[in-house]
Parts: sequence; C-alpha cells; structure tokens
Amino acid sequence: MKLKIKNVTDFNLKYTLESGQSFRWNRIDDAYYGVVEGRILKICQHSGTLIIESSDDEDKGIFTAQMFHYLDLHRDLAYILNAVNVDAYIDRAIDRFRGMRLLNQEIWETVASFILSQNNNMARIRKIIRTLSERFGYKVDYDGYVDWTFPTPQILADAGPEEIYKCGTGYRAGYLYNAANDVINGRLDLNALKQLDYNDAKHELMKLEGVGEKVADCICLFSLGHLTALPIDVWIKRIFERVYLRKTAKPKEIQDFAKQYFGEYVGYAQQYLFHYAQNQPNWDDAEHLELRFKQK
DNA sequence: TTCCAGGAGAGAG
DNA sequence: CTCTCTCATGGA
Repeated sequence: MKLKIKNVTDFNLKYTLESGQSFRWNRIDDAYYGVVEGRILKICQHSGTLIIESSDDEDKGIFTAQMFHYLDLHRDLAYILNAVNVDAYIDRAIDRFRGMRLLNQEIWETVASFILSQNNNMARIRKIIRTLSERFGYKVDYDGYVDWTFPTPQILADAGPEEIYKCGTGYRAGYLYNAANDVINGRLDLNALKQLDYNDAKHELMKLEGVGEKVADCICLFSLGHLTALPIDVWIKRIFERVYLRKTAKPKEIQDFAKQYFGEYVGYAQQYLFHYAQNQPNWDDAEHLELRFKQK
C-alpha cells in the first residue's frame, strides 16, 4: 500500500518524529520506518509531498484518514502557532522548528511507553520499548526493514512482571504489568478514555500505579489530542524557571502561568520550547533570554 | 565515581 | 499540605 499526499503545508517529518514524543521511529537515509497500529509504515517527505507506505494492503480512504489523524494534519498549524507566538523567544523556537506537529499515537502503546519513561532518558526508553517489542510482539517486515509490534496488554499480563523486568525496565516492570492487567479487567477502558475531556482523561489515567501528573499529561498530549495538556518534566521546568518565571517554581505555578500566558494551545508551545532547548546549546544565554521580553 | 534522565510513591512532619 | 528519600539502569 502506497499513499501520496501532496500540497502538505506546515509539516516537517523529521522534527515531528524526532522530538521525543514517539520512541518508535528509525531513520534510514531519507525515510522513516516505524510500527503503527500493528504494521510497518515507511514515510518520506519531499518538500510539500508525503509518501507513506504500509506493509499491509488497506483501504485507501481509511488509510488516508488514519494518516491525517496520526500526523495531526487535519489541524491548522499556522493558526495554532500564531496563537502561541506571543514573544520573541518562542518566535525563535517556532521559526527554528516550524512544521513540527504533535502526533496522535495509539493509546495503549503511549500509556505503556510513558510509564516506562519516568526517571529515564530517551535513548534508554527507546531501547526498552524495542526490547519489549522484540520479545513479546509480532515480527513485521517491509522493504528490508524488520521490526516488531508493541505487545498487547494480554501478552504482557501473561508474561508476568519478571519477564517484563528482563527487558531492562527496572523498577517500572510492576507498573507496566499492573497497567496491562487494568486494561484487561476493565479497570482502565481505553476506548472510553478517548471520549473523555482533558481533565477527566487525565484523572482517569492517574488512577494507574506509576502514572502521575506528568505522564498523564504526556498521554493526553501525544495520544488523545488534548492540546491544553502541559507535561512538566525536568526540561520544561528548567525552561519556565529560567526563561519565563526567573525563579524556582513548583509544577502548579508553571501550569498556571503557562496556561494564561500561551493559552489553550499550550501543549504545542511546550513542544517547541522543549525541542528548541534540547537542540540549541545556548538556549539560556543572557542575550537569548532577553528575547522573552521583546515582541516577536 | 558520581550524576543524570520527558517521575512517582511512600513516609514524615 | 510539603519535603525527602528511594526506586533500576546505563551513558556521560
């Protein structure tokens, strides 16, 4: 199955897939390979044209709709970025990474991935998820690329916490095992979760062991499409303390400030500030910080 | 060797 | 309510 989407505006594949919201994509030459919803996708971008290949045969109309949803292409990104572009600092971040979009990823994989993400780093999170998939998922291949589907809750529940632990999860093995069981016995209804508004979804997620405010916000933002979610990790905390608040601040203070300052699309603002700080070594130099007080 | 990473839970005060 | 300590792992 091969799909060509032309005249794509305000979309950058590299920034979108390499901005820390998904741990599943691998770049080979100018193509990105990953497993989404049980099959391999190969995606290339040539300026305004996206070429998406699937290892499965599927209905073109349905597949197109799924890809628009996954890549967040149905949203007017120019409008959103204009809405959060309220000073010269974030203007620079937006200018640097324009086209980066928030994905709408599969819910179970996102829940599991961000449970594993706590007190952990990107490279190791990717490694753990790959190991889990290789051991418990199904092998899929396409175009010479081999990967594995993310294991279902049932498979992880059957495997048990000890086998999960062997994949390098550390103390988070029990959290993932319990979450898998919660899905199976209906304590967490993933389909119902998609129908809830932001606050209800967040609090439903926080009932899970190992899911606090930050992880719940990541799931809301990277899977459920709640653009008002603001995950506060060590980087976002650091960015707001140094750039905007100019003092140490608790998560609650950062939430309150950011939501009134950036507005309802604060989740998108967060993604640009996060990726900018990670890729711009002098992001908190004195002259750089001054941009925060200037108009864009 | 110590520190850190897209944190959260338990316990003390 | 807030503060502190601990939880595996591996790369810097």
